[in-house]
Amino acid sequence: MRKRASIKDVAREAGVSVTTTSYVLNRKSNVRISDETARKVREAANKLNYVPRMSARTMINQKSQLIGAIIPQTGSSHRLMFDNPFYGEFLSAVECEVRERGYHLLVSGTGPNQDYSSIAQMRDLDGIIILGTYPCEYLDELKRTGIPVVLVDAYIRDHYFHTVSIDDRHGGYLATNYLIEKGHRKIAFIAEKLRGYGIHEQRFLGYRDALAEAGIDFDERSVYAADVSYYSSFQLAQVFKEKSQGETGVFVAADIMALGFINGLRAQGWSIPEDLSVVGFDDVFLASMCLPEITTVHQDIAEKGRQAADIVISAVENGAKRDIILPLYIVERDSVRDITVREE
Amino acid sequence: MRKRASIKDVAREAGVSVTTTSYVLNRKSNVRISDETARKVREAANKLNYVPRMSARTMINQKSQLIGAIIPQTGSSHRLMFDNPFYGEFLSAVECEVRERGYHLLVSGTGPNQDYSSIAQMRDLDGIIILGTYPCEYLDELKRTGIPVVLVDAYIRDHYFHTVSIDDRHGGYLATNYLIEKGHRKIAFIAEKLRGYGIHEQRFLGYRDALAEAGIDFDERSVYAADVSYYSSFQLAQVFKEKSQGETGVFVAADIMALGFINGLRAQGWSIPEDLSVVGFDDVFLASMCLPEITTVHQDIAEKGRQAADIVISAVENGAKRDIILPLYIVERDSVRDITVREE
DNA sequence: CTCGCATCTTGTAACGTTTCAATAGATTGC
DNA sequence: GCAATCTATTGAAACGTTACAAGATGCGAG
Repeated sequence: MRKRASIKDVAREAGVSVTTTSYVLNRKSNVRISDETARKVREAANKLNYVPRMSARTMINQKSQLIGAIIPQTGSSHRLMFDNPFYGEFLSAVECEVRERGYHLLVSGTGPNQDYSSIAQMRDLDGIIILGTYPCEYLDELKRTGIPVVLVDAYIRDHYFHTVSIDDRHGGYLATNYLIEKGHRKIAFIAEKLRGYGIHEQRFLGYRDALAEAGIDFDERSVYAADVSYYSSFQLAQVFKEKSQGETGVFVAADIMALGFINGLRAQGWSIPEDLSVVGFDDVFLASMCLPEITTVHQDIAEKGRQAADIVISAVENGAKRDIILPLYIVERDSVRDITVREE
Repeated sequence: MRKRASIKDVAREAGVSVTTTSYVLNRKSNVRISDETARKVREAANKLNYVPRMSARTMINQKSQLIGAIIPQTGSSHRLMFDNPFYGEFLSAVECEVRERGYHLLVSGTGPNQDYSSIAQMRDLDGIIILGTYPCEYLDELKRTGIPVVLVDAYIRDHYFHTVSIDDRHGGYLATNYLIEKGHRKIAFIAEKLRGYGIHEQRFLGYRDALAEAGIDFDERSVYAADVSYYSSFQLAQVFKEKSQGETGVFVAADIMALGFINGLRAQGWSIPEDLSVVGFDDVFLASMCLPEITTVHQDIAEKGRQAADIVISAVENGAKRDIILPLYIVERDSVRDITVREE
């Protein structure tokens, strides 16, 4: 366990100054160093296993080569929401992109009074990716720091924040309209409790758009809420069975919920799609691994992650402002029954 | 976008020295500061939104309050293996524990020539959690740095590294023996390509133990390999169908593979468990969300993550060496058919 | 022989924090 | 009334790096 070499040690070993050592190791193009010296320095660095300390660098140029990712967490346990595979798929893409661009990724949930703005400052984060919707106070605080921020899936209008989103409202429309095209007229909606903002709210608006367009009256009693989790949706199935208004189809605003709901329904003795048609949202890998495979609104989750990372790093490096909206489309699988055939 | 306040600014604002400011803000117990001064300092810090810079701290006390987590990645794309839900569940627990203990988490895959030892040095990681088995050169390098390392699921004997594991061999025995108890005599084994080490190798040994104990001859042709991924195992189903030696049961060394395999089989027209009984391993949340629900060897993935985080942080703070082996048990679900009844 | 100009190299300050040892001032003991 | 002790505060050094401005050295031209 030898003491870790500093640039001073390398300089001494190579017999040159610290400055020269730094120049060689950083390949500064505006300074000329003789090949001989450069060789000596590199050999010394190699021999001593020299690895520069980021913390020292950070102090000087205020850059940490660190990107932060803030992920929502489930209510009670303060764990990241990895029970929703969406987050894993997203984060995986972010990490990969970030690493390929020469940065590292710091991942954090948002504890009770953990404000990510101070994480950003404390760690001198170069940029930060925030998934989901959060209290505005911290966002304002973040804005004041001047760090590039990418908001993913947040419906926040502000010229400062970069955004990566999808058209959730249109997605909601797509899902609902698909059911309508398959002959369904009584269609339920299941999502997280509506709070007047956020992606589920938007998907709900899309649901209503489709209903309105088809001349179907909206029935408040067909709207159900559960947590964005498998088990909560599983349990909702029982409630649904009791209170059901005779719906033949349901649009569930997240695949993980759709799956829980479907399995909950099956536990109640129902068959899908025979007894109820279900359309999900996200096209999480789960959606095509279960039975029946879930018909859902596809979004490219990995691309979302890649874009978020690309935008934040581009912003760090050249300050370009970007807002991206990724495409959405229905992928037809087996959880919807076509009931138009019955009428012929 | 005001300039960020440093401790100097706080000191000036409070009208005291930098040293005093530092003492107040760090609540040093061995130095006495008058209440009045302390109040002034805190007010100033508050007013200026002062957040200490970790990088400066790190330079002094060589502690970064940062824990690293190294996750394997799928072969070609250099993405983290989040298509296997195991990693998400694990990481979520790690992140939570780490955060609650006042640290942050840096997550990284292992790029082609990305050695995690230099990440550790560059970032002054206080500790590092490594999931899976890796080339030893980097581990040796890491050992030389003196940083606490927790190896999770790695079969490496070394007094330096802390470990968190399960008894994979016993797990393999449990799975196979369960099939034997249900009357199966011809039992296949599916895992990642065996490399002579690693968890799948151990699970394979357990498989052979159970076979041997029951007096069943081992048949090399009943061993199949696929990547640890859904799709690879899905595809394997076709090969299996062609080359099958009349097995009535199969032990698949990972749930994600088991699920892919089951669905692949179904795509080939087979029914599970009627045509083949399947036992998985891990008890990933997926295992109970699919159809049939998979009978599998349960391990507490979140506990694994929590323990890994706890051990590494304890090692940082008081240097205790620990090796933990978590328990394993079979959870019976619907992917195994009891064929003993037929004989009665 | 000296000036000017490349080419290569270096000393030093700075980044923001903690910590050691030292100081000043007040209080006590004799 | 002076030393000893305690309390509250501080100056300066150190951590490892980069970047600025300045210093050598060599060479060709006048």
